Amino acid sequence: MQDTSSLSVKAKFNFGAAAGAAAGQERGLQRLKSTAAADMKSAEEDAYNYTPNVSLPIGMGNPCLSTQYHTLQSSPVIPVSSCHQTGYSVQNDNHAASSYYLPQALRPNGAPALESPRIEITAYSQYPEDEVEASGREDHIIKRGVNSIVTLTLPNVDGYRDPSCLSPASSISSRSCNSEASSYESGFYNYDNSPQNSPWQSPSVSPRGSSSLLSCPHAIGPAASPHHSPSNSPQIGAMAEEGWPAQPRGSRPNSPSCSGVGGGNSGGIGKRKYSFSGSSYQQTSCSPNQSPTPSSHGSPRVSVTDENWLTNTNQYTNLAIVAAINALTTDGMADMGEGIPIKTRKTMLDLSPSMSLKVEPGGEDLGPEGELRHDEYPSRLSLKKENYCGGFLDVPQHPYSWSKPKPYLSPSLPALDWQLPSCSGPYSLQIEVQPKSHHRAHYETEGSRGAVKALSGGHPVVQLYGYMESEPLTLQLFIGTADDRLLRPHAFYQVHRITGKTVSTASHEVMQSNTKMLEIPLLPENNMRAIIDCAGILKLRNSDIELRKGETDIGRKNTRVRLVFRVHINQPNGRTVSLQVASNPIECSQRSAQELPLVEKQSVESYPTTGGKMMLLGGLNFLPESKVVFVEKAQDGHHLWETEAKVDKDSVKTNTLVVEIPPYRNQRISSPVQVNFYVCNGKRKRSQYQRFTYVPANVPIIKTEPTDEYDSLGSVGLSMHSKPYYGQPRLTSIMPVAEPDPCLVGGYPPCPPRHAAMPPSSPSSSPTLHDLSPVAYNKCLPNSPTRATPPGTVAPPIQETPCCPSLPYPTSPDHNSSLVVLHSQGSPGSLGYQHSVYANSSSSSSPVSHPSTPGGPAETPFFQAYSPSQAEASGSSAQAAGSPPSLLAEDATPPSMDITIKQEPQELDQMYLDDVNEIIRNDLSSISVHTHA
DNA sequence: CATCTGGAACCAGGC
DNA sequence: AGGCCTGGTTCCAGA
Repeated sequence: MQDTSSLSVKAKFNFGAAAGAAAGQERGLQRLKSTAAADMKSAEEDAYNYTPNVSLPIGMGNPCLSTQYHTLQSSPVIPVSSCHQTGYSVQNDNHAASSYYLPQALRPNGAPALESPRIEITAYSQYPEDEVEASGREDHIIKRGVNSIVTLTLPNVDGYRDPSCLSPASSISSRSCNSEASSYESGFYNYDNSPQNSPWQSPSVSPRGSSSLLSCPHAIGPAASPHHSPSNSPQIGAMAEEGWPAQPRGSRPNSPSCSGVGGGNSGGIGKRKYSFSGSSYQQTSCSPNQSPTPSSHGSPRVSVTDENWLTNTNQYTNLAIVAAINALTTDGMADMGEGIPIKTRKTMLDLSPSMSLKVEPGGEDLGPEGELRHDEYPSRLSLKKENYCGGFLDVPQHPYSWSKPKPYLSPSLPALDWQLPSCSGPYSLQIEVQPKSHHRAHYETEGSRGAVKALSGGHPVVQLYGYMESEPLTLQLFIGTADDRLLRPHAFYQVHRITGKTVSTASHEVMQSNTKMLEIPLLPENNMRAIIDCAGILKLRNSDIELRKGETDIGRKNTRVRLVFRVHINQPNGRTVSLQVASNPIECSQRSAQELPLVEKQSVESYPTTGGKMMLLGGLNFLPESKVVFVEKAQDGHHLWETEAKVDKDSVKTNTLVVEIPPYRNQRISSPVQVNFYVCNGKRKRSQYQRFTYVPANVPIIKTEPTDEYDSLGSVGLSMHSKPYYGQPRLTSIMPVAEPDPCLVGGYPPCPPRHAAMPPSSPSSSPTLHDLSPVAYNKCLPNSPTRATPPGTVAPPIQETPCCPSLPYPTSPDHNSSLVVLHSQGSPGSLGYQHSVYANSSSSSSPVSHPSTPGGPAETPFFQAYSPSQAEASGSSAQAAGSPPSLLAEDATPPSMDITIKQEPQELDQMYLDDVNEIIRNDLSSISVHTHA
């Protein structure tokens, strides 16, 4: 059936013959995916099963680092972030894509991480010309400079999201989309003008997600892309196997997606009337793909599958390039002038119509980017490109050279899948008011469901602290994942620009790597504070996205997202500091929001192994029949212990639940043991994992304090620690500790010091996403008024999982890293994960690189720095941890406790982990599939 | 009248 | 093979 429908759809759209061909493939893909999905589910279902370890390939490398500082400078060079040099040059050969990787080398030590990393993009040429040309022509702009030519590919390739994302979706409700121009309504800036504004400014180009992934040499093989994590990984493998560029193209052809899209939809439901949206995605993908190089966008998410990969990369490249160009121009770098191929422009323009995109593949690709700013960019692009070339040529080719270079180019700003810190030096980007934990996303077939709101009824608020300049900056917002893997753009959701009477904040839509972003002005006159009342969330049909070439993630049950905010600050020295903060997870599924229990707060975070104390849980969807299960898992993910806690059924309310802390399996522990618990309303209705720490019964001391507090609190009513549900991070007050870390890590001036200065830390921070939150908080917090406690952090619980990391972060030094590290302690499983994470993040690209460490997480610097606190925390922390700022703010739950500390990292959500695992599995499956295909 | 929302029907897949 | 369960996607209708 689906097939049929799909076909029909295609016909409608005129995809063309290609589409037809693709269709078959798509089908296959779909099937596969579906299968995979199914598998995943099962996995998910077993909460237990999840294996944290799964370590995805993540190695991101230090994206963060690099990211943070970009050197804009005139030099054409674009720092690719972390990856140090290497990468790009190598690329040249086609591999452009491959390029991204840079090896681990990256940074690890490397020097100033930030700086060093830069990679220059040069060689776009790298891309195989073929690709370039092929796709290139119209879709992509390819620039080849002489040497390094930058090829801009149009985004077409990606298709999926992009196109659709762009306008279509947005347009629907918001409409704004198209008008990019609309861009700032306020007109604050023009990208061009203000360097800052545009992220792009910074020359640095980071390879987008992919890059990061790729970056690592190790990664190469399969791993290569680790980070992507999620998807990536699998893909990666595929990629490796196939051989990038070339194949991709070839394979790409399939691009089932194109057709697939439509088909997919069909599959879903007869109802769907539109296919277009979906189609758009597909389309893009399709055609683009074909072109070898398609767009780089692929983005991080990545999954790169063969084709996709390439495509993606290209997209990235393109975007990156564009960005870079912009940046350059802005920065004053040079002008690029022409850089962009006229064709491209045209196409883009043409494409602009959202719909159109869909129709024609080629066009579509462009679409996204095109949308971005046709107006301005074109000329610039071209110019820039040229410049780049020149500048970049130099780029050192590293030894790393991958055997297989990957085409990835990194464009200017850090890839969206890079993990960036929320604080750096004096700057701290914080989420003052967290979004509600639930926000029903709208489909393209529906009208807008409004902007994301805060618990308080208002809207999320983001503020940049420490910025004293008079120039306004641009705050970027995109929808990121909320699983335990590294933060990256969510493949199934796009930010949707909301306009109207009720919207007070100007915004502008921009596409970057298939990911739609809203750019919101951060004005000095507003204290660099922005009320996010212009951001809605658009749900893309799973079938559309999954068909994409490179997409490895599955949409089913992948309904949690985070708002990811980024700001790029140009500094006098020419560098650009990029900060990122992610909100607490937001459940976007109507069903999930209504059925899944959600634990937002817990009155007790830690307690002696004897148990027996009553713990109050605050959250949503609790039922009389709800069960609370405590679980302890080994690092490898297998269950060490599981027990059902006694629930006071008489006191169960939809938003509160009282449970008796069960005695731990081992009453003789000598050190705190972190476990997880979740609320279960039924078979597949479980909350995210929540952390809980058992402390030695004998050692009341530690706990005592906390305990007491808790107790009092708990009993009363609760002073619960809000945890983000997902496990969020707890914020522990660790601040102090944390802060330092960041600094340490980064090498840069982390926030810590400033913290004090800085305002409230934001909780959310999570710069990196993961975990950070807590740490982040601390770090930054100081200022934040709001949160005395942890700010709201948001934290991404999930992330926490990562615990271990220790790593060092190469990544961003700042909090993030630190945070991460801390967390690492947490759960075992997580550790592995974290590692990967770090690696990834840290090394920007080198995904793999660090992974090795994973195991030893704790120790990392982190620990060192933090450990003390941790210890403390352990006791108290548990408690403290809970409260995330965000909660506070919104919920008003008093963060009463300020506990500090705790590092408990783990928060993992197993759920997420599970999900992730599943996803991974799926990805793998899909990958394999793709590969085969 | 258009938008925002909440609720639920309709379907496809899995089990 | 049929029924039930899950969830995603599309529709409806009230505010």
